[in-house]
Amino acid sequence: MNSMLRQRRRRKPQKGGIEDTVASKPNGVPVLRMEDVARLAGVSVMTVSRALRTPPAVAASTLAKVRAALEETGYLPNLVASGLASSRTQVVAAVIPLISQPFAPTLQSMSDVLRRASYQFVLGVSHYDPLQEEALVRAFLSRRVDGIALFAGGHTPQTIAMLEQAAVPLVEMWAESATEFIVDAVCVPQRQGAQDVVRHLLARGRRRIGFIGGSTRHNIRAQARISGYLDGLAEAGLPHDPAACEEATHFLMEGGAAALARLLERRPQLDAICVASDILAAGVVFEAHRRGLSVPRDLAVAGFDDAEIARSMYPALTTIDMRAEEMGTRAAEMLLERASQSIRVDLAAMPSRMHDLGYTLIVREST
Amino acid sequence: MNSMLRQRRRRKPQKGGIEDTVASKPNGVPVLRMEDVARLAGVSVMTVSRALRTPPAVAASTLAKVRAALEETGYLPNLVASGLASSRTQVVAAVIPLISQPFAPTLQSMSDVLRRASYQFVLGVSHYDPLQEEALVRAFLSRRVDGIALFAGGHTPQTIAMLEQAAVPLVEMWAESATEFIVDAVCVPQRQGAQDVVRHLLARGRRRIGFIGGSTRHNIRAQARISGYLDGLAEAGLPHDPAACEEATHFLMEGGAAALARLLERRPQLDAICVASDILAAGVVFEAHRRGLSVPRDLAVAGFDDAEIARSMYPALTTIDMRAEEMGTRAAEMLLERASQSIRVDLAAMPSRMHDLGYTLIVREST
DNA sequence: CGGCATCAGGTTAGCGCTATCACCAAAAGC
DNA sequence: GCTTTTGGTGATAGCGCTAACCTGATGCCG
Repeated sequence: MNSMLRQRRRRKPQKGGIEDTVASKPNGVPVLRMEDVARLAGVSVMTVSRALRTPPAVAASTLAKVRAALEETGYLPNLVASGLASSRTQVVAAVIPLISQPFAPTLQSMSDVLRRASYQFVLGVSHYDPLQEEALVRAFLSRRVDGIALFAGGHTPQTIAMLEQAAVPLVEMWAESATEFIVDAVCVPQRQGAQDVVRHLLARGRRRIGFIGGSTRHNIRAQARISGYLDGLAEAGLPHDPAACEEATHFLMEGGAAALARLLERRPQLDAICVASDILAAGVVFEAHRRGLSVPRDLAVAGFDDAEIARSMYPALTTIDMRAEEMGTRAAEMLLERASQSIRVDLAAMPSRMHDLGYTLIVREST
Repeated sequence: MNSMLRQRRRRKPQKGGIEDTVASKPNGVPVLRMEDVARLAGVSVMTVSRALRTPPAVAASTLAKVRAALEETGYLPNLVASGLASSRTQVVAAVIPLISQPFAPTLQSMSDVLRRASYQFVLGVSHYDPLQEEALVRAFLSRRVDGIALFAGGHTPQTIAMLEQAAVPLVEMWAESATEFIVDAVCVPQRQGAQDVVRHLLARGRRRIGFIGGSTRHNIRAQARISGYLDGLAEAGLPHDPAACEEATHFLMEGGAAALARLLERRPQLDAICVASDILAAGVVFEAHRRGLSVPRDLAVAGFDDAEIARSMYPALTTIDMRAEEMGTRAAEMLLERASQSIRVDLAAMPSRMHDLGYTLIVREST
């Protein structure tokens, strides 16, 4: 019964061609169309389309017929065509700087929320490079995604211009302050969080507290965290020693380890390190052990993000829980809200929103 | 000069409607079309389309005019429409079981190769759940991706049926043996690798060697690795003690830690553990430290994958380098080869290929 | 029993591109 | 000098689906 479905015309010859109705593969493989399902179910194409909607918009008896035909043919709707016709692709994209730990729970919860709303979630990785981010944003806009979540800081002017012109629902994650072009933002008071870490270290009797962060040039998050560290020192009346701060070259454990090595060369007397990410902090702890320093006895180490490794490693890391999951949930909800409205309502009509999630200091063994 | 571009008709009224040619937003935001660029450049739409190809297929003088108009308008081609018209989306999808370490380098190299061929690379995460994998494959096929890379084992019959019917270029990563429906596969002799790990531990004088792996039910890779472990024991004439083997409930460090705890409860005398992944192995090492065991003095630990944490942690992990990067490169190349041919050549015409990459045992501090 | 909602489903006309062919010069061959 | 090749460009017809409209059948009221 499959062969009768394959009846399909090729592109109609422009002038005086012979009508060929032979069932064959013009090129590549014949893929079923809605028309094939409709013929089998004895209804029109439009009815199949309506039956495929959520919720189905046809009578129960019709729905049953269509479902049967769907099953029998194994039809997969062509969402490319659907996207063109409806100008909604049902895809939301995220641009992340790196495939790794701290983003996983956020992405997971975003994906869950979006799937429930029958949106698909796709990822692009920018490697903290604003030009790669620009290329990704361009690609996603060209594919007419219904929303974009930006995880990294550091957008090029071109990126911003494209996003403005496209007026796509947009949410910036880990925003420190709302940039004007950003439509929505989910943020956490990172600066304050870093300050709390310093307070905690001070309360534990540490006075020679160093800092290891990412590059402040491209990374807004890194800037906020070092500012919080400085706030904490200032509050206690301690002087800021630039030589007690170090930038990791990349956001991997090795980067943290290397940064600690450089730092200790200059300031061997440090008794605590405030680190801008758990991954880096893990590297710092490993490097400390490698040098025969005990953590936390000789050196207290605190991280940031509450990534999986923070709970799992030994000693477990003191860190700041940034509400990673909740952040993903909220971001997805904000995107969906805009995506569902953007058909009729001008985006500018809904003002920018900034959603602050708070944070929690989690004290563990490393301090 | 922008206002003159906005001239755009809405869906033509079916009967007796007033022709409105007012520049306005019918719904949502007006997005530029190729026609707008063409008008500005004083050429036809088709010429713009040709100028946008790589390489451009128009005369140099025309190309310059089109480029100027492109620049002036900030036009972003609609790849949804392009995909429908050409039946090629220029997208390759990967289904990964988990956002984490061991896959990152492979994904990175795949993405690089694909980008160079001007394909986009998108990710879906299945969480080791065959049903989620099925849903992802269905979604990707519905979006008519030009190729799929499958990272996890455990495909449902429906998944296989869909992939067969769609006849999309496909590559299975970390395949242990070619399943018949798989078009191409990139594999590493994991079983042999695991056996080599056991040989190494035996050479170090260990005799009471335990094993910690993932669930063998859904994960083909896990099965191969435990088989290699058993081969190694058998080769040395050592008995297989089922109580010295444990399955981690999930592929995170916590899973490894918990598995070691269970294992030591039954067999406290173990002097070495062969672990099926570096992430799990890191958890095992942390748990050993937590229990006051020194690694490697009291307990030698070997991992698998050569993930970043294996080099960075202290003690650094002995592991098997699975050629993660090369695997991604080869997989992408195989996909591209099929994708470029699938237009005219029947997929069945090009036989299944299996590309074996080998492996290397990397001995570090943990053994 | 006519009139007017209401609803299910069909009909039509695109969505914004690209494949394909038609066409027209200019270059090349006999 | 005329046909053949080119190489560049334009006109046209879809790709497979959905929005918007339209029809026809039903129900319900006065």
